[in-house]
Amino acid sequence: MIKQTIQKQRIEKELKLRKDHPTAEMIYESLKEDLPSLSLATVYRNLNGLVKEGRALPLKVGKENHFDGDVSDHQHCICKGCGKIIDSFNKEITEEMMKLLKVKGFRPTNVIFEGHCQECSKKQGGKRT
Amino acid sequence: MIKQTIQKQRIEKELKLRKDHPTAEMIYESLKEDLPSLSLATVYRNLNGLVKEGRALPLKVGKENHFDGDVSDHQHCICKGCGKIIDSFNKEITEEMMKLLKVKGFRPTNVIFEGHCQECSKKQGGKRT
DNA sequence: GTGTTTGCAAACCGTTTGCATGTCC
DNA sequence: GGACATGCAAACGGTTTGCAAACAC
Repeated sequence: MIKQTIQKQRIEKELKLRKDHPTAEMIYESLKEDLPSLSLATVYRNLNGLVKEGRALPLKVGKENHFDGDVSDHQHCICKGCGKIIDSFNKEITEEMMKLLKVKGFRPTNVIFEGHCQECSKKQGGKRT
Repeated sequence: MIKQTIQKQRIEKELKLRKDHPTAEMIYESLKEDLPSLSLATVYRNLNGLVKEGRALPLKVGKENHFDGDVSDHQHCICKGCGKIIDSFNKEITEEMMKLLKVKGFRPTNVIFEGHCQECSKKQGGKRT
């Protein structure tokens, strides 16, 4: 049986409020002032729990794991230069992707675009150095 | 000035030959019998070098980093259940996605589909438990 | 010969885990 | 009261790094 705790509630609330796809560390830092006894391990455990329940989405960027509290249908653009995660809300993409992707038996649930954001594109003039 | 070494050559050759998107560890294990003195650190250094030169593509799956020696235009399907990486060669997808994706200034270079492979879909009957 | 690369081992860093304590129902 | 969650610190696992020795050019 799953029990409600202040930690659990605040962690989920913080994740849903933020739109910056935070890491466990970021959530921990935000909540620490209100919940000084909070442990980073608790943040990890709860975020992993939310993912397991389908109430959060993990996003690997570099060696860090970010989380998205919005599990509605949308896409993510991840910048290879700076690691920034940008949301894209475009149902057409999901529809097209389902239509075009023909990998035997594979059921896609979300799409990720890797590339370079505006700032990083400028920096390197578009080339991959 | 970049120098040629047996290690460098064999690592790149191994990566290009394999179609299973190996990790550094996997490449290390394959080459160790021929190059007994090979160090895992050397494999990492060279794979990272290839990525930097644009001659290999990194693919994060779970906590492991896989590498693709094929940097031509294609997509990857990653199974959230078992971590399997499946290639998809479909230029239409790239074209459509580029057309549909409208994120200010973002230049996509590759597309990743997350989801469940045939076997994992069966196991869980399609639901996310 | 000189500057790059290797091998080794230690350091790193994000994440997970074991365990005693505390808390929710 | 009993199961579950938390906090702490230690363990973990993949990756990176510092350094001396080996090697390519």
